[in-house]
Amino acid sequence: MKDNDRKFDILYSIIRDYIKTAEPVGSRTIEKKYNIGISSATIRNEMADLEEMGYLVQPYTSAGRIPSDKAYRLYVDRFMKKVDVDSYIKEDVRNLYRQYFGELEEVMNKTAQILTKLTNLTSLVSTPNISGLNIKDIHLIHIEDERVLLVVITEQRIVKSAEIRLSGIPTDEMLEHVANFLNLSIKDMMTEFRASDFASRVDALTPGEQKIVGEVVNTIKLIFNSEEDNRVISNGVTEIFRYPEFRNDMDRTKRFLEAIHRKDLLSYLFSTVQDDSVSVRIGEENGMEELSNCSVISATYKINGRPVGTIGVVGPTRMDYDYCVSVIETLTNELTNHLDETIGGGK
Amino acid sequence: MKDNDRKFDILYSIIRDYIKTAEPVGSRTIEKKYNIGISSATIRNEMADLEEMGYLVQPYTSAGRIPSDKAYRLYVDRFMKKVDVDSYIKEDVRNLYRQYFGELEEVMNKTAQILTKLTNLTSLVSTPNISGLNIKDIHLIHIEDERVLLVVITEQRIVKSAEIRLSGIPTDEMLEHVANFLNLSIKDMMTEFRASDFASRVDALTPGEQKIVGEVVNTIKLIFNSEEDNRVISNGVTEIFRYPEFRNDMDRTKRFLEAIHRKDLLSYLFSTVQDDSVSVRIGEENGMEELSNCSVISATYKINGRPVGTIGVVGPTRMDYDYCVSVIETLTNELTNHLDETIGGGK
DNA sequence: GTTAGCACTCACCGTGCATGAGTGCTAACA
DNA sequence: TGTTAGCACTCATGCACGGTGAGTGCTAAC
Repeated sequence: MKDNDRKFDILYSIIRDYIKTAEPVGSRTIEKKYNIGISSATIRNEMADLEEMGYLVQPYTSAGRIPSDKAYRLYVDRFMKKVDVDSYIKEDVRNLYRQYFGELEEVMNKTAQILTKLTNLTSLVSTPNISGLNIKDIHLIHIEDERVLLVVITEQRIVKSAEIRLSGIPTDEMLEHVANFLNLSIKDMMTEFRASDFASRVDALTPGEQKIVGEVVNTIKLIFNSEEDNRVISNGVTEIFRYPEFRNDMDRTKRFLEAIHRKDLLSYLFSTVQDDSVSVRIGEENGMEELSNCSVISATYKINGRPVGTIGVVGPTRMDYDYCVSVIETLTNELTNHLDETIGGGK
Repeated sequence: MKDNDRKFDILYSIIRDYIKTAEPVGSRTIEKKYNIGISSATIRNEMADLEEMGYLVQPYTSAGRIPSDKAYRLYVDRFMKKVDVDSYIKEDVRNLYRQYFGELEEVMNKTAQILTKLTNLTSLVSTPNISGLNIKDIHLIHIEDERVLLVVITEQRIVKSAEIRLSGIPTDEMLEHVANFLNLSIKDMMTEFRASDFASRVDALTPGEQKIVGEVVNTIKLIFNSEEDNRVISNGVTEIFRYPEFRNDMDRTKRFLEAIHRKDLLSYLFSTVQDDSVSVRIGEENGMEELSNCSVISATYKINGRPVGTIGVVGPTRMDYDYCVSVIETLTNELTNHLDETIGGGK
């Protein structure tokens, strides 16, 4: 209905203005800055309606209005426009990635830095989760005495290593036997499993070697399930000082910074992201009262089409959703492409 | 001289009181809370002297006095007492370490956590610098195509790995030749070098293998010199909100947090720590105006008697120097012992 | 040399008042 | 019937003012 169109035009203007200024928006501001073509008195009436509908909030009786979480939700669902994140930025990103093939840690750090640079928000990047990936290759390297380095390569060519402390000192020969056994057994699982083959290989191992197999398998389980391996890197946490609603409110800033430094909260935050498309969680939608004044925009990146991690930004609910969503979208794609080009493509 | 003794008794009381309360200290407070045995009027006179000598500062005409950096310096140099960091804490620390043998990253993180827990300050821990260590062993693992994982073990049994992208695709045989060559050459360097042996080994390599040698050596150089490998881990950055002089001053808090998140500043901060004993840098002494309201207490930890890294705390100049110095001292020793027990002892 | 006493300073806090941005309501207009 | 001008009203903000109290420096007496 035409009626509501005008209402939402006004709401749209208020949201845009508030995102820009962080100041409550009054009816005269709308009349002058956005030419809706009606007087401030009429706008006032509409604003009263919008407040009743739950889209606007008045901090105190004679102040302008502030958009509610519900208003931002409407904005994101209905009014958001795709922004063309300039192609030169894409070029820039590719150049940055180019030098960091393979070294996942570096790639993730760089991604977080770029995110912050582009959005002026705190960025979060989770390292790739490898728990669902298949193992291609196992290596055991003797460090000294009972210390052994385990190197695991997945079919996606992601390399993980961990130190194992065995209960006894192995010979190089024992380690070789164990590694061979494990590699063959893996191939076994991947193709057709023949119990007889497996049993004969196990029997060929000495009791000492069998014990080592157990210890190695335990460590592999640990590597593939530890949350250490799906941890969240943050960047630009002090960007929050840019925003007056935080800069003038020590308590709010304190709560934000304390939350952002709690790795468990960040993991939780990302654990609930959907697999597909960009997720926008506004205010209380993120389910964490520590970040109730904040919105989170995030998306998952993939390796070989399989979602393995999440990147995102956190900032005041008053953030530029159009731009940030586009940035996240673009960067997720770039990251996915980059990973597929460098470590993906395992047959 | 007896005269000065009384002056410094007063100064000592003022410092202790200010460390505890963060409020300017007046003459009557000293008279009542610390029984020096003289009246407030006399104390006032002494305080005026101490101000003239540069030990005290008056924020405004009719306020109490605050110790200057110079006062803290005197305090640390002359009045500081060793605190017995309770033995149960030591036991606690050892228990925590016990489960993290070998995994350097974890040990360093844990150390930072303990430091913060004990001191309620932001803690900094630099990862061990391996640039001066000798290589014991080199392994090359083929990941796929031209990607190779290089694993280096030092004589101290520190394990480092890095991915190399070669300019061509090597065979497993080539990698074996190269690894053998490098391992033999290392042993060569360590004992007596015979040019003829070396030359004959080089000649036994194909041109392709020699090229790989070059690429591997470059990467080794990178590993052993990159500052990535001497980076600084921080913990408890939001502890700063405990302290009223920060909690009531957004600007100061902002500057502190921005500095603490700049890895380059932290590296710089630690690059100037002396090798021996605990270093205390008060206020401007740390040479960074970003942290001019802060003091830094730090000490180096060692592996096999060789200093390889630094641990420390940063906080308001008004910190409990006695306690913090003792904590740092104890923890440095514990860390050094732990490292020697687990990864040290390489013959 | 020490101390009591006193005048003085100044941050801090509460109060009162003017200002102005913004509202809601009413009545007139198209 | 929707729109608008006008007006009374609200309330945060900023500022001036005065009282309070913690603390000082100085002086004079002990």
